[in-house]
Amino acid sequence: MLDIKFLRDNLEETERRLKTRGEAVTLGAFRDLDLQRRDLLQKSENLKALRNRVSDEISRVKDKSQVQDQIAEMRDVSQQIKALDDRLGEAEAELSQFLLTVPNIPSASTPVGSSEADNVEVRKWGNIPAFAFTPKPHWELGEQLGILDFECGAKLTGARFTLYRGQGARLERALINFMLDLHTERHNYVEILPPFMVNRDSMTGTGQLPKFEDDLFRLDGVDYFLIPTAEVPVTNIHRGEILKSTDLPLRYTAYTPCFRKEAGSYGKDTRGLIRQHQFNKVELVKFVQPDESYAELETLLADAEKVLQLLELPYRVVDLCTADIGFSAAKTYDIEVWLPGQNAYREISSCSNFEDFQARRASIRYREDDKAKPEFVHTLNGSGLAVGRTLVAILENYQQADGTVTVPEALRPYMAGTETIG
RNA sequence: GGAGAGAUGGCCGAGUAGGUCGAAGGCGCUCGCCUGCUAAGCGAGUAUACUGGGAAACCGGUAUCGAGGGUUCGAAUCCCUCUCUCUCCGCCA
Repeated sequence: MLDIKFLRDNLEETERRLKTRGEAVTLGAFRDLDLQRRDLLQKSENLKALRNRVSDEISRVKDKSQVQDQIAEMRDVSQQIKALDDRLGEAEAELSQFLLTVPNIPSASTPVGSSEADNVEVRKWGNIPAFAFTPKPHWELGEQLGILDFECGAKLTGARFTLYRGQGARLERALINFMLDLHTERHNYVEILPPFMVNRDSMTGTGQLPKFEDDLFRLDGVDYFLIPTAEVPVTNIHRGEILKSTDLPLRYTAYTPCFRKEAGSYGKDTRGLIRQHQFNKVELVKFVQPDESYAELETLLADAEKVLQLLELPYRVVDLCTADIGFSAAKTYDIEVWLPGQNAYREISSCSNFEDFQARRASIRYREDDKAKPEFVHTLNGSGLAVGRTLVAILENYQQADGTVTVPEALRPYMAGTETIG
């Protein structure tokens, strides 16, 4: 959510910067609505001040028969207040609904662009493996090895669900533990295991609602949603709180499954593990002071990259352009891992600085010192990493001519020493 | 699922025959004094949001005692609904 006062004073500039996202944003109605709201508010508050004053006078008079006129008058005033407050409530609801649907302003450092083609490659790491044979896609490898069963997933649930079996299940679990250990033991994140369903307030706090309800799985009967990412519960840990500056930065890591409807992606990545309705992810979340958030974004990115480096998987880092960053983000780096089966880099992590956008929605503040006014923190998060896609990358990059897969050395302690799958 | 109890400021905790309660008291914290030694004492201050005025410091208004609604001139205090917490029973991993 944008600062309403900032919007008021910088309407044209904001409109211009939001347009670089590629969607038409018109803030004209905002000004009228804002003026109307403040006008109603003033009228209502003036009447309330009057009522408070007169009611106070009434309370001092013992013989109420002497103040019947005032009581009658205030009865009328109360009616007027009620009418004004009804209109005010409508205006406020409309205004907040509007504000909740306006995306974040891209950071000045976010490259301006009109499509993902304008994303900027920041760096590449690792060597793309050369195969003496035609590398197979992971779904073939997984099925042949008997560790991924897509048909069974479809039988149990439906399309875009997969059953892991044997060493496949073990590999997924090994990756989760490997990532969590790395981030907690070496990168100083606090491990969190949050609820996998959250309420509407939490979804609104991080920006999934109200705009993207169609992307979420919602429970029948209660107003709970399956989380699309651990970002939601973990960021909302401090919703409505005022933190101490000495508590910052706060760094959390959490493993959770993620549930996404993937509406509008029909026909895309229909085979394999790339796009699932349920997938595992280890997430990194930070709460930091505003002037540190961009430095923290770089270290967050580095922490995520470290996973791929230790697994010796080639990747590149991409600085997303204004047209490609998410609704709540001011700046986003994607990490894309090399997939020999697709002969392409594919997203495996997305690391974003939301600045105060989520903090304002979720009211997450901090105090510089005991006397200072509360200020909004900056929130960041990134995948560290998407586990299913990491498994895909391992299968495809570490596949051998005979269809077996070598286990990356860093992972072997988590696989009871297993060196080869198959 | 059944029965009961409760939700007050950073924390603890008063306040229910409606008014002088943004809310006693204590703790914590901040500043000052004193003392002088890693403590105690004394004094003052110590919520948030919105809003009007002001360059600002700041001053004024409104709201907030779990949430929402109602009664009333006036509600932390009365009524209704919801949420959450705790205790007991049942059930269950």
